[in-house]
Amino acid sequence: MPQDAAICATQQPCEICPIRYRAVCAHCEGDELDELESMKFYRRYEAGQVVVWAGDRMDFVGSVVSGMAGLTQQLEDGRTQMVGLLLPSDFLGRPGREMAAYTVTATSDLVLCCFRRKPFEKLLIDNPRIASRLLEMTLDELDAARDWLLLLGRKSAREKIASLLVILARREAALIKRRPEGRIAIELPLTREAMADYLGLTLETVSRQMSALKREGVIELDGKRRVIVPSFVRLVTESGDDSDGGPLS
Amino acid sequence: MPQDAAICATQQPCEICPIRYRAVCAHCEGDELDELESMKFYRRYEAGQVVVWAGDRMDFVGSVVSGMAGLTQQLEDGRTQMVGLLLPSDFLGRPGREMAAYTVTATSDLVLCCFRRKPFEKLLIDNPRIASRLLEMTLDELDAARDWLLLLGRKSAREKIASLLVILARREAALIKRRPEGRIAIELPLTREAMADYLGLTLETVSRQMSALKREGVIELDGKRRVIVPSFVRLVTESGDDSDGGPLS
DNA sequence: CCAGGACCTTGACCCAAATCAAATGCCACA
DNA sequence: TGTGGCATTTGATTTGGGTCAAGGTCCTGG
Repeated sequence: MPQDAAICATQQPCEICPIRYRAVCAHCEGDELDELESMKFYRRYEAGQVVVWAGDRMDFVGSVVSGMAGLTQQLEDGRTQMVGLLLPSDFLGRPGREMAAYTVTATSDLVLCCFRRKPFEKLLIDNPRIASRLLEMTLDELDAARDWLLLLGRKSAREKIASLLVILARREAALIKRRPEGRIAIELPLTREAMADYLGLTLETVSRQMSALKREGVIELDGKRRVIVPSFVRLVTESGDDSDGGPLS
Repeated sequence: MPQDAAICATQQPCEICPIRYRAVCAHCEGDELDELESMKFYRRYEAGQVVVWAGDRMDFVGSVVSGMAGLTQQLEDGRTQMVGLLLPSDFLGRPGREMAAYTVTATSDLVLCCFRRKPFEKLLIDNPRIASRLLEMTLDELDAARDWLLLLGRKSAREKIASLLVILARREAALIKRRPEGRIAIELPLTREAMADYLGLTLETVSRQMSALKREGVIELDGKRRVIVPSFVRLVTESGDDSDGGPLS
């Protein structure tokens, strides 16, 4: 069983934080930001470490600063489904809930910017800027979850893989306010098993479809955790939904 | 193409509204409730009517008073997935969004309690009771969507059908603050096709599994839109997740 | 340099659910 | 009382992805 995360002393000031304008603090300024800054503490996890188990008490909430985490749900017989992917700027934990509803696992080395839950809940009542940003982020997550429903319910294994790559590319690009185009590289901080859990497939099927996409030139593999996409539009075509990814918000 | 909904003159006062303590207005009292009451207007739709098409402008938000609606998403080639089921007290529309992200269809006769979007957005800024209730409801919807991800990704056709029935039974019971037990009846205001769209199956598979559950005595059919469940625990067992449905919130 | 183990790939076979194709039941309405 | 239009059921057949079973690759540590 993994050790608890180091509560790390070295943390960045909010001014130079990479997720400053995308996280739950995005709309805060001046005093509000100072208050958050005084409350925050970092937690670090290694790839594979469990952040919380479903059903365990959870006394903090926080934002992903760097790395990736997965929310995971299970049936009694062990069938596992990842139900959320937390990327930088995403919010972890639910205000008003004592127990974690899902198991959270770091799928790569992970840094969280955390707040103790109770004081954060109080802040949420006093401070409409934070509350409204959290509502906005929750609505975005709901939209993302609903897109995922379409993927799980109706897409083929090949389309699922392509869709995952498209999402990762878009999220990576959004952090630097660009739109993915032409030839791109995608970091893939997930094992084949984690991909399978996310896509509702088995790891064998993920592996086979990755091989097929490679064979047909849709992707190239640079090691196991880095994918080169020669043509992003080709990948989007393979993903089944021909949308343009919406506004660059 | 269906006619636009009648904006109906006959509407109930909030005091005797069946969703008074579950909808977005749940925590409002006195003046706040009066303000909502003065703004509200009802809309009625017949089973099968479309409330909004994905991509269309949407100038109102609202709550389901009675009936049922489905949120639907599509791939270009026509594959369809329902991504949300709106039952009484559920909220429709997204503050801050001009265009509908999903097609909304009444799956049974439907009554909505609506507010024009702009004034409602203003209310959300001025009135933390409404904003916090909306956040709470959105977080609940996100949890429901995530449970649905597990269903779509990992459950068998039979488990999916049983799960849908369990959810409908729980929602029906929650409205009258009870917990489903023993022998119960479930209203099923969905066609086989709508069920298939919700469950990520074909309508033939839905029909076959309904027949199988009937043959084995898990359910009895009373007409096509009403299901009798002799033993609720048996149904929950068939649904795959053996949870107790959580607190009666 | 080699051994062990985690992770990944590939092959053979199987099965649950999709697809294709009729029937059947069930109104509403002439 | 028939008739057209649905929704639904049922049957036959196909197939995408699961399951089971080897191997292969690449670290890491002795």
